[in-house]
Parts: sequence; C-alpha cells; structure tokens
Amino acid sequence: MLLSKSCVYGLRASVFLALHADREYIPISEISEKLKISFHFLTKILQLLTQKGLLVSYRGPHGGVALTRPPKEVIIYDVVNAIDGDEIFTGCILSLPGCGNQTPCPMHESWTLVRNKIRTLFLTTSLADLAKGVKDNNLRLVDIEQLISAPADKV
Amino acid sequence: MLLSKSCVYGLRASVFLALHADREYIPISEISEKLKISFHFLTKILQLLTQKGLLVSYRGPHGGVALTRPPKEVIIYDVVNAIDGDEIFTGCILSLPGCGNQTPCPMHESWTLVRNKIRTLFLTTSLADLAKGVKDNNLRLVDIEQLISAPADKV
DNA sequence: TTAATTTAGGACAAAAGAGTCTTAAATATA
DNA sequence: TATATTTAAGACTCTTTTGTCCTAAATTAA
Repeated sequence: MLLSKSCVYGLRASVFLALHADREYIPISEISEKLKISFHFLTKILQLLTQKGLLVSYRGPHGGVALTRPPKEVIIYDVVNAIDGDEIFTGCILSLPGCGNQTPCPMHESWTLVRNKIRTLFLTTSLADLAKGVKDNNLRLVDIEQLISAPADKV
Repeated sequence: MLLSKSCVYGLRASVFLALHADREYIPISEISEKLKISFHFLTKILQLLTQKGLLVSYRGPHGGVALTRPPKEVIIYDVVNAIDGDEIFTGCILSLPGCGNQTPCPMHESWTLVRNKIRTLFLTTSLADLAKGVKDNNLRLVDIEQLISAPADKV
C-alpha cells in the first residue's frame, strides 16, 4: 500500500472532522462508529495527530477531538507526513540510501518527476476539498459493503 | 514504502541479470554478494519470479537464474506486479474497497490521474533502460555506504 | 559412482504493523 | 463530592513482512 492503514484511517477521520468543523469537539467514539474504524486503534492514531498539532483534544463530557485549523488550511500532505513521514514524497523508488542528484539510482530522474506529481497532489489538496466532494457529490468515506448494509449512515 | 523490500530486491536483481544477459545462468550467490542482499531471502524472491515465468533457473554446477526474455522486452511493471501485485497501479489511495467511477472516494479522480503517471512510468521502463543507465552513467544498484567501502565492486 | 554445486521448498525466528484492552487523568454535571 | 464521560498512555496480542536455516532434488564433473 502506498499509505499505511494508520495513515488512511487518519486521513478519513480528518475529512470526517472537516465535515463537522461547525461543531465543537467530536468524540472519537462517534468517528469510529461512523467510519467503521476500531475505536482503540483510531484513538492511538488521533493521539498522534494531536501530538503533532494537527488536532486539539478535550477530555471529559462533550470532549473529543477537533481540527486545529480550518479545513481549508489543512493540506493532506501534513496529515500523511505526520503519520507515515515524508518517504513517499522524497524517497528513492529502489530504496537506495543516498540516492540523489550526486549519486543517483537508475530510476532517479524519471521517478523524481512522477514523485513530484504525487507530492503536488498532496500539497494542493486540503481537507476542505475532500469534504466538499463528500458533501456535494455524495462521495464516500467508508467501505461500500458497509454503505449497502446501512445506507442511512452514509458519511 | 511504495514498493515492498522483496519487490525492490527483485527489481535490483533483475537489473543485475539484465547487465549480464550475455552470460548463461548467474548463481544467486553471485547476485546476493554483488548487491549485498541476503542470499536466502533473495533466493525466495527469485524463486517467485521463476514461478511467474520472468526468470528461468537451472540447478547444479554452472546453474543459476537468467531472464526468460531479452532485457529490452521486460518491463518493470511485470516485475513489480509479480511480487507486489497491481494494487499500486490500480488501487484507491484511501484503500476503500469498491472505489471506482460508480462509487468514488473523494480523491478518486485526482488520484487516478497521478496513479496513471506511475503506471505509465513502470509500463514504459524496461530492464534494458535501467541497465543502460547503470552502464553508461555509472548509476548504482547498491547502498552508497557499500560503494564507499568497496568501490571496485561497483555494479 | 561419488562428490560438489546449485535451486526448490519449507520450517522457523525476528521485526514491524495492526489491532485490543486496561488503567489513569481530566472534565462536566448531578 | 460523586459519578459519568472522554482522551492519554502503555502493555499486550495477532498478523504480515522480513530474514535465517536446513534438507531435498537436480545437475555436473571427477
């Protein structure tokens, strides 16, 4: 997988928070139920995003997590970078340490071009962009199977 | 990592075989020594490539492995597909099963564009292309650290 | 025929990723 | 104050990936 499962869950949850940016704090239990992600696992991931400053959290009744900044200002590059690091945006496709312009691997030049397309996409896509897709065109954040079994809960 | 370690090792070994396509069979021990890849691990990976038909193998003295087809005719898409499958060339970036034109995720459209750049790169790059880079421009297949410690063995 | 070389195949171990669970701390409210 | 709610933190388990090792089978050559 290009992105780890943790990263995918973190991204989906971030978009969910963007969809509910008007509300105060959202309990992780609600996110995990709506997105069908294990509560405890998601908790760990969102704790990481909180530590990295992307989310703020609040304990106790009416507590939960929320985006630190408005969804328009959060690029998905930051979410991915916080969870998976920047290897996919900067790394050598043959995983050769020290691959660069000085000592390139045989795919260095062509891969750099493609890699920059990936990087640009993540740098220019905000949580608001993805949330808009979900709202305007009914795009989905959960497994199609789960949509079929409970269409009313579509997120 | 975009590609698994197995896949990276399989690719590096395939380029090595392309570099020595004039010879008969190359023992896996030689590849593992030159590329500094664990012999036993590499053996398993190359067995897989043999099973998939990309390599032919021969047991006994003067045995080893060799490319089934000339390096010019082997695209690296096939090597990656044999080891890691086609998920990176076809999969949803949010790993949502059933993501497609009918039921897209919010990144479906933009990711498909970028993913096709990746796909095209791997479809249009042959082992001969990579081997040429290694030969003509002295590009490398091994870790820079190992090059420094043994520059004469550069591959 | 015997010995050496080499891949095939599978058991096994270590490390990393994914997922579960329990307890502690903070907070709100009755 | 007492209780319920919620995140924080860390131990723990399960699975997958990565890596090691051993034995069998095929082949060559002495």
